[in-house]
Amino acid sequence: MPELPEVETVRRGLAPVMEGAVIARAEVNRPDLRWPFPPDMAARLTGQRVLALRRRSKYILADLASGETLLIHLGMSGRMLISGDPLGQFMHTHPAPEKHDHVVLHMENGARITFNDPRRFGAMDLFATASGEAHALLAKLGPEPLGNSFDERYFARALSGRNTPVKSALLDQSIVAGLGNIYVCEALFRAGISPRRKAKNVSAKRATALVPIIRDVLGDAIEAGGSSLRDFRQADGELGYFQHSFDVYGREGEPCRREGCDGSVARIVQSGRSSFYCAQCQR
DNA sequence: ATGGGGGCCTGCCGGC
DNA sequence: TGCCGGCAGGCCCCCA
Repeated sequence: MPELPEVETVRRGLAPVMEGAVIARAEVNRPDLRWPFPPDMAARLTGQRVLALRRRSKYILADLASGETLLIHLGMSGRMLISGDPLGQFMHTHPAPEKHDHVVLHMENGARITFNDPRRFGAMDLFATASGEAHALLAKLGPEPLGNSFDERYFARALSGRNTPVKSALLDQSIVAGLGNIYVCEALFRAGISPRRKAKNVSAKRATALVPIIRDVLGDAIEAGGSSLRDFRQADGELGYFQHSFDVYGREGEPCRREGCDGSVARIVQSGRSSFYCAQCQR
C-alpha cells in the first residue's frame, strides 16, 4: 500500500544490507505476482552483486553487476522483511516462513530479504540497466515530485486544461510520479483545495503553491519513516510500515485540524476511491 | 487524447 | 459464532 515515502523508507532500510552485497541464492516460490516473473529470474539473480539500490516513483530498482536491473513494486500490500544479523543489529534469527512469502533473497552477508504480498498486486521484473527508463512501467512516469524538473511552471501547465478533478490529476502518475490516495488527500488539505475542483479550475497561483506543499507532505512522511527505521530494525526488520498522523486521511467525521476552522472531515468517493477533505476550508 | 470504470487478489472489520 | 458486504494506500486496460 506504499506510496513514495514508504517506498523510499523501504529503500533506505534495504540499502545497508543490499548495496555492495551479493545475492547467494534467490528463492522464488511462485511463477508470478501481478505479472509472470521474467524467465529464469532466480538464476539471473543468483551470484549477482547489487551495485546500487535506487528508487523511481514507487519502484525500487536494484542495479546488478550483470548489467541487469531488478525492478520491484510493492503494489498495495507488499512488504519487505529483513532478517539475519548482517549489521549486528540484534536480528539473530530468521522468522518462520509466512504465507505469501513469494520471493526471498538470501544474501552472502547473512541477511535474508523477504518479499511478502498477500494481494499480489506487486511486481518484479528484470531489464537491461543500460536501457534506462525504457521499461514499459517506467516510460510514462512524470517527474519525481522531489526532483528539480517538478517545478511550478511545469505543474501549473500540467493541470491547466484538464477536465478531471484535481484529485484524479494528482493521482495520475504521468503528471507527477509517486503520489497515492493518502498523500494527495493530505496535500490538497494543506493547500486548501477541494478534491472535487476540476484541475483546469485550479488557478496558476494555487497550482504554484501546491508544488512546495507536495514536497513538504512527502518530505515529512519520509522523515517520519526514516526515524522509525531504527525501531523496525531492532524489532522485526519489517520496513515501510509505521505510524503516520494524517490531517484528513481516515478521519471521516472528526474535526478539521486547521486553526480556526470548525468544520469536520468528510469522505466522498471519486472514481471509486475515498477522498477525505474539509468542505469548510477546502474550496 | 482524455476521462471513467472494471478488474486483478486477499484480508480484515463491522453488522446482522 | 458465522456469514456477508464493503473496504483497502496501485495501476493496467478497455471503452466511449
